[in-house]
Amino acid sequence: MEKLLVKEILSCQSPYKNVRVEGWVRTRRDSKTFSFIEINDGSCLKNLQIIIDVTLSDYTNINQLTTGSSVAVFGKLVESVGKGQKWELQADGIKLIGASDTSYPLQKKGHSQEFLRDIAHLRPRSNIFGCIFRLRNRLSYAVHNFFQERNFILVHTPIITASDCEGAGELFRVTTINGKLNGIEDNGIDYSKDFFARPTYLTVSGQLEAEIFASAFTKVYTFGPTFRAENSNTSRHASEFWMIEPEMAFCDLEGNMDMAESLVKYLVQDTLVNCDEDLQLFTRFIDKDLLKRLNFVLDKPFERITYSDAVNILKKSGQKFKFPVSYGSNLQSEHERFLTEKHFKRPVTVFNYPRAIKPFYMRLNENGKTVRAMDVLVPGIGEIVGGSQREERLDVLLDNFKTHHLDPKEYWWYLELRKYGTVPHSGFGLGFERMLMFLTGIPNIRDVIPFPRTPGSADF
RNA sequence: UGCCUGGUAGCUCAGCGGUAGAGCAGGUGGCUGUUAACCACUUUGUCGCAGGUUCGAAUCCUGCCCGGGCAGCCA
Repeated sequence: MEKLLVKEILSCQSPYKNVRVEGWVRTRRDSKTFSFIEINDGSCLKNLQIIIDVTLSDYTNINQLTTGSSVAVFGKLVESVGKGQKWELQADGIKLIGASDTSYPLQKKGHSQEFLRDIAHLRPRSNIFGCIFRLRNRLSYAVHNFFQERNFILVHTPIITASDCEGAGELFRVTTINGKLNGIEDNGIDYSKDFFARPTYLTVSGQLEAEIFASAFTKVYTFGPTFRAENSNTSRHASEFWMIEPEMAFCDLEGNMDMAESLVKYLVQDTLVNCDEDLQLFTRFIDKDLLKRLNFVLDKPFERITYSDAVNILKKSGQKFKFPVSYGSNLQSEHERFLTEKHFKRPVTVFNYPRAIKPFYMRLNENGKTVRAMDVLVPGIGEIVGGSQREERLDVLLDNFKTHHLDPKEYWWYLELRKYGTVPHSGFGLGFERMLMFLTGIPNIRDVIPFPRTPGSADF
């Protein structure tokens, strides 16, 4: 007797005599002389229909085989007499493994995403979350494929870090000091006595460490969790999220933008090819235009404009914005939306931002006013990629430390990369969950991450 | 963190000053190679919490808690 997943069974080419399958009951329909049971084991969206005849000795417990209970079935795989499915399993035996009473929250009807979010321990068993997390799995795989095919080296950058990257301040502190942190003041705390003998934090980016490895392996990437302690309450921010950060030596901003564009396109293409079943469900229940949009993204090159061109387009648009457009300030969400959703109607890469609104490590342009930063904006989500060419000139970098009030001693190793064999290099961060939102049409980041962490919420 | 909005049955929601409703789920019976099955009957509530106004509050007011949207921060 061969034990198979539902996915394997449904892709069988011919009838099968002795097959065993395990899963959770999705629905049962009783007839006079037999019952239909549909089971799902998460291997695919579709359920396997099981036929249980009244004459079967196991039929006596049929009432216990309720929605949500786990079962093991063995029998014959035969072509279905009924419409709607090719195969069905004619049970020779069915065993209840774990019962599920009537309080099981997942019904056969649709549930709101908000309700399912509250039962994150059960929502993977729903159709929609099954699709989301299977797609998430495939997307991780595709990310690695993309980079491995291009000879990038995967580097595991640290989760615990002593550098706060750009002095942003919104970091989670890592400490073993107890009790004294309740007050706002931490001036009295002697961090030399703490576990790492200095203040430490959860990483907000693996970029600086990735730069180290790019300075040895030429092309590297990271793919790991990232933590931001900002009190952000939006549908596209989480306190813990996953980020993909390639870093490339001997690469300028052009090459960086090319890489970001081809990565995004590769991931769209891979999803279209490998997650068709899931995408159909999202198109049906979440976003009617999803498939159309994904195909559209593949067909056309991303629009590429400088920050100052973007500002001019916005100014000339005649569009009324809540926040005025002015050169020198950050583009607001509404501005980004206008560019990508209304003006260009496709992903837009904006590059060469004013120096003052970008961090210390971005490479200064010859004009002395702008830096080689770039953001990829996509319809519906906004910023999905943020990156730059890095400042490789030691003197310019030191100058940046001054204007950003950073202590060069804290970054001595970062500066030494510029001292010993410095090289033009570039990289970017792609928000994994934001990519998932784009690919699924799911509007809330909390629904594309298995157990979301957001301000005030860290259940499960 | 600010602004907006919501919290009524297990789920989705109606009721918006006169004392609790519908659909679905659950239960019972029937019917059927069914498939978000169908038909009939049927159980279920501190109306988020606390206070106030009122003869009377799910309904109006205040505070708090929780959800959602938007903005900022960004990926």
